[in-house]
Amino acid sequence: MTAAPDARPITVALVDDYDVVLKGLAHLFDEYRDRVLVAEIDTNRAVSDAVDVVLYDSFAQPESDHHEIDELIANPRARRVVMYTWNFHPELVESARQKGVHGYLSKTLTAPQLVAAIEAVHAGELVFSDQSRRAPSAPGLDWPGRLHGITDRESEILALITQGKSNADVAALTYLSPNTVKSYIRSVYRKIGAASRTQAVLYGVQHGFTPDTHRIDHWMGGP
Amino acid sequence: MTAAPDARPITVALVDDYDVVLKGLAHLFDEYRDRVLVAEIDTNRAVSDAVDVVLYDSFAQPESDHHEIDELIANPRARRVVMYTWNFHPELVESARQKGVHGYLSKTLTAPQLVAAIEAVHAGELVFSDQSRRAPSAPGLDWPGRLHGITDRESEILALITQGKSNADVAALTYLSPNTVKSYIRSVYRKIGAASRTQAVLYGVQHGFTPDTHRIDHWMGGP
DNA sequence: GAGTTTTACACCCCCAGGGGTGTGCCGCCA
DNA sequence: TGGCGGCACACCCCTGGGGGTGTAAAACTC
Repeated sequence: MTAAPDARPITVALVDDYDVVLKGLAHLFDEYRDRVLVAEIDTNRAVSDAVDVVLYDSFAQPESDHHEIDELIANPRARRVVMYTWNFHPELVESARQKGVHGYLSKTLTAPQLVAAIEAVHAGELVFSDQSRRAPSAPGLDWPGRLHGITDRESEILALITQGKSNADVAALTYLSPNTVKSYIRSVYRKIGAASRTQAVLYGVQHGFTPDTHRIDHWMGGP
Repeated sequence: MTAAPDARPITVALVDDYDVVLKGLAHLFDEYRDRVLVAEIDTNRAVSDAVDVVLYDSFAQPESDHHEIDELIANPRARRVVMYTWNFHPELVESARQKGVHGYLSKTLTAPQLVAAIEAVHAGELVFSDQSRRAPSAPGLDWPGRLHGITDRESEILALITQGKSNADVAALTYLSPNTVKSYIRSVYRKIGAASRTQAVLYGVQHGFTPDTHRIDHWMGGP
């Protein structure tokens, strides 16, 4: 299990709405290009290449039922679909399982662990990370505002607010309590110097917290 | 007084933060290029050409004391400074007078009236429009959202909100009652389909309600 | 003339949001 | 070990903002 079942690296497409998130994730595979190759990066675009595995990052997804998973499962170019997320709420895990995902992986996995999990999925296994409580994201991952000292969780909250979501919406989407959302809002406001939601949203618009819409083919000379 | 005192057209610079506002204003002079020539259009930029008259449009200015007037008066390249506005609140008129403006003109003036007023200012007169109550803007003027059915007043309110101002701030800046501001907010939300302030701000960001920052020289072949 | 729209404003009601306080757990570091 | 930061959450208090109702005057349209 330490090498791919065949000699060709596994091709993956990375899917999410935030450029910086996907680029950080893509870089996780830099040292594993003999085993896993990033063929495509899609922000808000359908997967266009035929790939072995689609890795779908759930950062700041605006729909809680993840209808985008349905689309990825139905896409003939996506051989295997894997969810990549912090969120292990039982409803979500079960829903994804029933939609037919081949893997449900934690963003806390280190790069080698992630590569191994992708290989297992590619080999036909169903791989569900065990995750009982929130832990730090794997080193190397990225998210909007990270360089400004904004944590990954705060970043997701601010991204959802910048999409126009109310606190109640954000709570429902993240499976957090409304009180928790308020706490995150307070802490991120302090970090960006916002005195109101509008100011926070304007900051978000100007600093990469709005969804992107483009595709990157041939990431670092990939196929 | 129907022709300029000398044979050279009066050169004017137009100053405001909103591109579409200034372009609409510039077009007012299209048929009067023998008398008034637009030499420069500045959004958030200092006047760089030597001009006869600077026409300073007050649309959605974020500071009520108009410190920008001080800068224009002090600018040696601006021979005469004229305020162009809907707002005839006595405090504002008096403040501008004391700062040394050479004219305080209403946006309700028709193009010929405006040209005549500019000529009078150029000739050395102090020209203050008489304006007791709000009337419709002159035909030909423009503002963000006009094509979407948003009135000039609604447009200014939404522009200020999109700058991150609270209702109280907006009321102070526009010399309106907070109740009036709320009424405008309600009506503009209906027109743009916004259910919250954040949604309205996101609309504003995407539809030209944020301040611009550039200069246009040689408007339509001008000097 | 009647109806509509726009400007300007009042008042009632209420909740979404944000200020504050605090708890508990975990991981990390000096 | 103590302190700090992050995640997750509770509760209190209050106001900014937005839903609603209405008035008045002027301009515009059919």
